[in-house]
Amino acid sequence: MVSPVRRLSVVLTVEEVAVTDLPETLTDRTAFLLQLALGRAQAMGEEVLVEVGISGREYGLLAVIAHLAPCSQITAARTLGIDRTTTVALVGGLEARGLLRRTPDPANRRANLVSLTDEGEQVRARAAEALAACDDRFLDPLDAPDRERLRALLGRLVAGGDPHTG
Amino acid sequence: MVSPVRRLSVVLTVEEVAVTDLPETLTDRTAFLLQLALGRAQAMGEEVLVEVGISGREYGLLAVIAHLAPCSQITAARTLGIDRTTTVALVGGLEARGLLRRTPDPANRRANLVSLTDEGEQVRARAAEALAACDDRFLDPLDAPDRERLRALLGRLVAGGDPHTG
DNA sequence: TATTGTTATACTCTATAACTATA
DNA sequence: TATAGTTATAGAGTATAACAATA
Repeated sequence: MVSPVRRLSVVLTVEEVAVTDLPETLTDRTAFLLQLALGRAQAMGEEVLVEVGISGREYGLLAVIAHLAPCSQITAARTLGIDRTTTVALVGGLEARGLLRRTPDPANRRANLVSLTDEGEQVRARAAEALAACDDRFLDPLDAPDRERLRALLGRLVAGGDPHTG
Repeated sequence: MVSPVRRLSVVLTVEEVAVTDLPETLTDRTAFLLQLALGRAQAMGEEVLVEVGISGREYGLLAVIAHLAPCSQITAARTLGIDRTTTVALVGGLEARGLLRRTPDPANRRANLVSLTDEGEQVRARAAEALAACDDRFLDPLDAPDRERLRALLGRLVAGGDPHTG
């Protein structure tokens, strides 16, 4: 949140400048730029979600369940690309807070069908709204056409594959 | 590495299609697209770095040290935006493998100056080459002008701030 | 024999606190 | 009083193995 090093207008030591002194061997890497951008976007997202009372991962799960419900726990997990063992605690936490429910699947007695409660849907909608505003702030340096270009370029990079990238 | 779910040309159950069935409430989020793109880019990067014998994090450190050397451990850490406690093991591991050296700073007896050994520089150069080829493959869906557009757009998003984004 | 959900376990990465030696 | 390096520790996130119930 607070950078331990700030640029000063009067005194600049070698170490104080160093923060912005990244080598081209890093800034030329697309992955490095993506990492910097994602770090910020995620930090902004988690910050606004605090008021809503959920995490970014939990929003992802609520969004997927709202889209696919009723679906099995494992379908939601695979769609997000997260492990089914991780999903247990994630779904359990949301269920304990009354945001989703697990109901036995009559057609497959191994599976739980997960779906949002009314409160869960309200929380999801509030989070979506907050995150949209957050995206606007994050994309502030770009005008509308450039935002669309960025989205299109990223979309082409991730298209056609599966989300299971570890 | 291997997706647990594959699309079949003959039989498609609900669960098998679900993998690509992401809601717009997620795909509209820039952070989500960045996360998908970064996940792939990083997986590809770590894969090619296995042959070089270092991790992505270690490459970052080697690249920064090559750029700033000789610099203190903490300067390298801050430039990368990683904690100084994390840096201890990271630098220690690279030192143990003979890729960098720590020498006491005569001007500041608290500090270690870190710099690459000859072997460290060779490893860094080989990694940089492998990662450049990796970037080419990652950006394969885009032609040269589009790659430049993406780089420029990402650059504008991350410009002006510090890398300490958690 | 494979799948769903679950627990237990371990491993990495990260974050905090505290200590030392310097400044 | 603050900084550089270090250790210890605790917390997330993730991954593997194994189990029960079911298909």
